[in-house]
Amino acid sequence: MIDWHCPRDTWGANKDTRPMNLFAETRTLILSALDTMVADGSLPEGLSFDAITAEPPRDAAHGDMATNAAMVLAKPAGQKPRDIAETLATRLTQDARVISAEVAGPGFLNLRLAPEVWQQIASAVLSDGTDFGRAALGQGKKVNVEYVSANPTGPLHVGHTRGAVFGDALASLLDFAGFEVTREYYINDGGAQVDVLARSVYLRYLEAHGQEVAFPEGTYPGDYLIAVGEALKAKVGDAYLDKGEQYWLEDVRAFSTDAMMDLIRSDLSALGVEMDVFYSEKSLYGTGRIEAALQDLKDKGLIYEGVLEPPKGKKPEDWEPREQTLFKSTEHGDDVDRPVMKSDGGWTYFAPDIAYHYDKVQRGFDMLIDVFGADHGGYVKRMKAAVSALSGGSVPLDIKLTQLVKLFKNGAPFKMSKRAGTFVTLRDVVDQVGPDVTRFVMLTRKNDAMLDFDFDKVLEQSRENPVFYVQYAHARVASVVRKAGEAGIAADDATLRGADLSKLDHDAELALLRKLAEWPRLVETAARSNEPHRVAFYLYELAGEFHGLWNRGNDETQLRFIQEGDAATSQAKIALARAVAIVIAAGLGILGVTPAQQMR
RNA sequence: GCUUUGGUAGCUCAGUUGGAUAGAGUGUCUGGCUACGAACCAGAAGGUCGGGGGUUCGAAUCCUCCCCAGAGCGCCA
Repeated sequence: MIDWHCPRDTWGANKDTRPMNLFAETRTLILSALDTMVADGSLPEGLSFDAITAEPPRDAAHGDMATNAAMVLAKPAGQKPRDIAETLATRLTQDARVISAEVAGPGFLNLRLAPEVWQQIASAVLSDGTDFGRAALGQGKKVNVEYVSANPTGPLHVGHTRGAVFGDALASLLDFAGFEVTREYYINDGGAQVDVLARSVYLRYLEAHGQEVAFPEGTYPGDYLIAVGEALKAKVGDAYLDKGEQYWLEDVRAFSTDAMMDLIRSDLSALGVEMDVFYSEKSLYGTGRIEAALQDLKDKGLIYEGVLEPPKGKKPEDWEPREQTLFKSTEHGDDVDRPVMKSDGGWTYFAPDIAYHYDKVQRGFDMLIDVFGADHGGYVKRMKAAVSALSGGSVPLDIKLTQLVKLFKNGAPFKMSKRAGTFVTLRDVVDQVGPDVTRFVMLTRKNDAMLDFDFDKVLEQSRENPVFYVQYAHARVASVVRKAGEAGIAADDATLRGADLSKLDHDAELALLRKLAEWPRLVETAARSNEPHRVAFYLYELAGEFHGLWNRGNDETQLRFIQEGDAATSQAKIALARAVAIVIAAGLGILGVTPAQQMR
């Protein structure tokens, strides 16, 4: 577990900067009030304040902020929760920014904050721009996010797409939260599958020379290799014709994997994903790096020769007890020990993976994240065990699994099949719906829940489609700014920064400001749990608040953003609208989606 | 059999890491455009949070045992 300290600065000590995270600051205010209560004896010493929270109450009618302090402290302090709450309430109301503090329910303390506190949010957003909400949570710690890592044997398909979008958004989120992020792709170019690739390309090469070829079981018959076969012909001519594998396999393998990685890179690029590092599995072989990683484990007494028990209940028919070199992963939380060497003396696939993660640890990352498809779920425990052992428990590894994507067309499920030609690639999806829609939709579900992707619904323009709904809100703000210009009201951000925000005193406007104030807090909770989908849901809610306020302008003209003949009021209201657009742009930026200036 | 991820409104899903009367969209019902997009908004109805037990001031959330579904389970990566 990582120790996530929040710097304990106080409201007073934070005067130089505008309030960034109101919830954190309110909590700090509460804690310092509690400190004074300890100092004057109304609370005993030595209490832990860790469990005390300051959160928006679920029901807005309860107030702006709620704290559970009194209930958390009641038992250890040996006092009644409501008594503690009453005392705390009188302390807190001494601060000018706290208008009222009411005790409710079993001991909740509901605070109401002065309108200025909320109005400042808009001003902070306008000053900081899309950096508003950037958090110090990461404290510059180095984190490595590994994702996609598809075998270099073909184009990326929909399953990879979800992993790519998720990993990329997660990386951006962590960056926004103050981590130093490395985006990394592990190329599985060391195993038998790249030999299969090479043989398949060789067949296409023969075909390019006019030969009739058949693709036997265990080769890749996909059309995408035709061009690679031709490129090989262009490169080597007829040099490999009528030659045995020993003459060409190595070269063709390297040539083919390079070609596949070019393909994959361009697929990723179409989605807007740019990796920092492509790490080759092959580079681990013959360089002593696998041996070094395993030696490290051996030095820790975690490598031994042994025989595994067959899995209970589902015994493979050809099961034979075998002595293998095993990693004692059970000492680090796994269920059974795992083989690192095959009985024929070759490495299992696990061995280079250990070496790869050993390398990540040695590169000095403070934290590792792997994004796997759900079909690799069985791999989680052993990988965590390996990193735990290799780093002596000092480097946490979080593994996020992305569940399957179920495809729909016209509301009907749509099966992928290579043979039937309905194999859906990343490129197919991006070409049909665009990278922005693809990315947003892929993030409208938790990573560990299955995702329905309907080619028709994602392009629909309605509230049912969150992509559209959020973009629409952003476009509406752009529209307001345009219209303001036409009405002769200056509405550039620099002017808006000087607007008199005290004019934003309507409940509906304050409600929107409150929603904006949640953004920094949301960034932190999303980053803490490595869950970028929270950003997508927040943006949807923020857009909903905005559309609501907009429509109230139909009946209540004083809520319209542009007030004819009143530049000062208009500017205050447009400042609010711009703040919404900025936060939407920042959120979409994390998701890798371009904000729309107008709807088509 | 074991591991792992899910099970929340008719349907599709959130749920701020243990907080107050569990929320959205969609569907059903009702209402709203003489403003920059009604491509929108407001309201109503709809729940044994898969089931039982436990932990405590307090549980959809934590522990435990069951039920159902997906993914995986030594020499493929």
